[in-house]
Amino acid sequence: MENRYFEVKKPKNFDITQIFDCGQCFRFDRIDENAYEGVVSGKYIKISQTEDKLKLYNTDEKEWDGFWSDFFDLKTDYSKIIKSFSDDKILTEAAEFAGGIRILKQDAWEALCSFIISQNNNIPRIKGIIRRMSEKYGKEIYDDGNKKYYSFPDAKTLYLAGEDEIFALRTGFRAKYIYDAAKAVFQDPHFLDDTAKLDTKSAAEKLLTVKGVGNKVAACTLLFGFARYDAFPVDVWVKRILEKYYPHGGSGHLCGKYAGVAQQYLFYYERCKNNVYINKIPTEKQEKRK
DNA sequence: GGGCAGGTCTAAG
DNA sequence: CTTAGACCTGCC
Repeated sequence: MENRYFEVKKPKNFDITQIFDCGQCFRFDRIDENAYEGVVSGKYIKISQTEDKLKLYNTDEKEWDGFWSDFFDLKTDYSKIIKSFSDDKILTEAAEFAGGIRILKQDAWEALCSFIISQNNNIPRIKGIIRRMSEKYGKEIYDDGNKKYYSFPDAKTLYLAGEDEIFALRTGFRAKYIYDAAKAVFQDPHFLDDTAKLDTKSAAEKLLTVKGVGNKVAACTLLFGFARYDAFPVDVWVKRILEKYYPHGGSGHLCGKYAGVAQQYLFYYERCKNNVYINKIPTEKQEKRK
């Protein structure tokens, strides 16, 4: 049954490696050169990419159309966005390199929690924490025969588990932040819905009321959890990029309607230039250790 | 082995 | 309003 799949035509501006290697999502793992698997919103999928097709495992047409195509943001025309960047040379260069990236529409709560965990942290450890958290407090949603996959725990479960238990997942000083976020979302069932109704700036201010959420985490949550393309996360890399390529101030695109998309192109472009990759193939990793 | 990791809080000017 | 330090942990 694991080998059952169906195919769709590969969308334009779609590169599975770029999508999952640009740091927007912590729950997908590279299992082969052109294949990834992961869990989102309680659903497991395996996806492999060829020249012109996507092979989709453990899902069906209905779920692909109803859920995954939205998750992969297939309704957005990224070539149009890239065209709008054409007056910015650096950005155009970055988009040429990273134009296969799509902003994943992730679950808002999971995004909030994940980016709190991401602060002052490295990717392998972030992924480890989220995995342990899901294994302990999420629901088993898929078993491929030798591995089980778990959904991300909801806010209520983490709140009831308590700060000490969250700390026990080796979250470090972030435990109290995660607990505070869980508390905010659990105690106010409309916390995230209300956030979604606000304009991006007000939404950010609302998220900032959660302990452990600063500008960067708020922007990431909005960009990846609320599909706010105008949210512009500024981290150490983006700071470096701004200093290096925009010493006299950023172009209008960096605070425009698609600032977040621009940010992802620049971020991925610059990190690749510096040889920083996220999802290594397991065998590659082992070879490196020699 | 020790610096560093897609930050944020707190305390102090 | 701006800016140092501190902060858990474990990867590279």
